[in-house]
Amino acid sequence: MRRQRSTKQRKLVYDTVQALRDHPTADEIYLTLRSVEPKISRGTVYRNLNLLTENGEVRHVAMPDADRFDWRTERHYHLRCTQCGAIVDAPMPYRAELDSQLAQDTGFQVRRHHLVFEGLCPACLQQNAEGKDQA
Amino acid sequence: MRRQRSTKQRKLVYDTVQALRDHPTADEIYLTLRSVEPKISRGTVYRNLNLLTENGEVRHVAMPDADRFDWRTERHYHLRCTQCGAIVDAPMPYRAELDSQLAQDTGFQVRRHHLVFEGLCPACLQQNAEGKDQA
DNA sequence: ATGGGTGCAAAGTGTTTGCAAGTAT
DNA sequence: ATACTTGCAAACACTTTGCACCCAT
Repeated sequence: MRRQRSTKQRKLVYDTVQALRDHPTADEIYLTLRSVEPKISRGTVYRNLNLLTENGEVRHVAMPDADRFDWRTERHYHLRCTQCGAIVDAPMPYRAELDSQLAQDTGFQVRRHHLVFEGLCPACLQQNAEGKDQA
Repeated sequence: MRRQRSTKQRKLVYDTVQALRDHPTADEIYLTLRSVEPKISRGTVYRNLNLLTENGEVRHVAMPDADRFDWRTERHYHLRCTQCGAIVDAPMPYRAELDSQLAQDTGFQVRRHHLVFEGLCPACLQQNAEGKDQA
C-alpha cells in the first residue's frame, strides 16, 4: 500500500494556502512559493494541491478562470466580483436541506452542492460611479 | 455600430443546442453539426456559441470538464452525476431572494448565482449496487 | 461594396504526466 | 533499500485568435 510522505514542498504548499486566504490559484501559490523555495516546480505545486484536497486539508474551489484553493475546509458559498475577479466567502450558512430535498425529488444520491454568487464588489461599484462622474 | 448577420452556421449552432437538450459541450455540438455541415470548423462553433450566449439565445453552463450550453435560457439549477457526468436540470425554483439577501449583507451588487448539485444518478447507483453483488 | 463571418491552423491557458534523479522512511 | 516525490519539460484538453477568403446585407 502507498503511504504519503511529509515533504518540505508539501508543507510549503499547505502553509501558503493557509497564509493566502483570498482563494489563490495554483499559479499564484506557485509564484508566492518561489520566493521561498526558488527551485519548486509548478508540477509539484499542482500535485500537492491535489493531494491536499484529497486529504481534505485544503478545499478546491472551481472558478471560471481557474481552479482555486481555500484554507477553509467546511462547506461554504462564494461571492465573485465579475469586474475585478475578487472572490470572498459568502456570509450565508450551507443549506444541507437542499441536498436532501433534491435527493427526494430526483432519486439522485446528492452529496453536496456548490453555490457561487456573481456581482460587483463595493470597490468596483465605487470606482464605476467615479468613472461615470468624469465621463 | 456593428450589426450581426444571420448565417447558416449560426442558425445550425442554435438549432443544435435546441435539439441536444442534455447540456452538450462545444465539441459535442461541433461533432453533431459536422454530419450536417462537414466543413464547419470548431472555431465557428465556439464563436457562435459565445455570440448566442451574449444574445441570450442560449445559456452557458460552466462545468468542471468544459463549458456546456443549455437551450433553457431562464435561470435554473443543475444536478451533475460525478460518476457518469450526466447533467440534468434540478427541479427547484431559482431563489432570487438569496441574491438580494446577500447584497444587503455584503454591499455587493449581486446579479445572480449559480448552483450545482453533485451526486450519483439513479442509473449509476443501480449499476454500483449490481457491481457490489458480483464482487 | 462593405465589413461581419468562416475555415484553417497556430497560439493560448490551465493542468497533467513521463522520466530520471532525489529523499523520507 | 524502497518507493514516494521532485524538477523539468513535454503533453494535454479546451478555447481563442490571426488571416485570407467568402458572403449577407
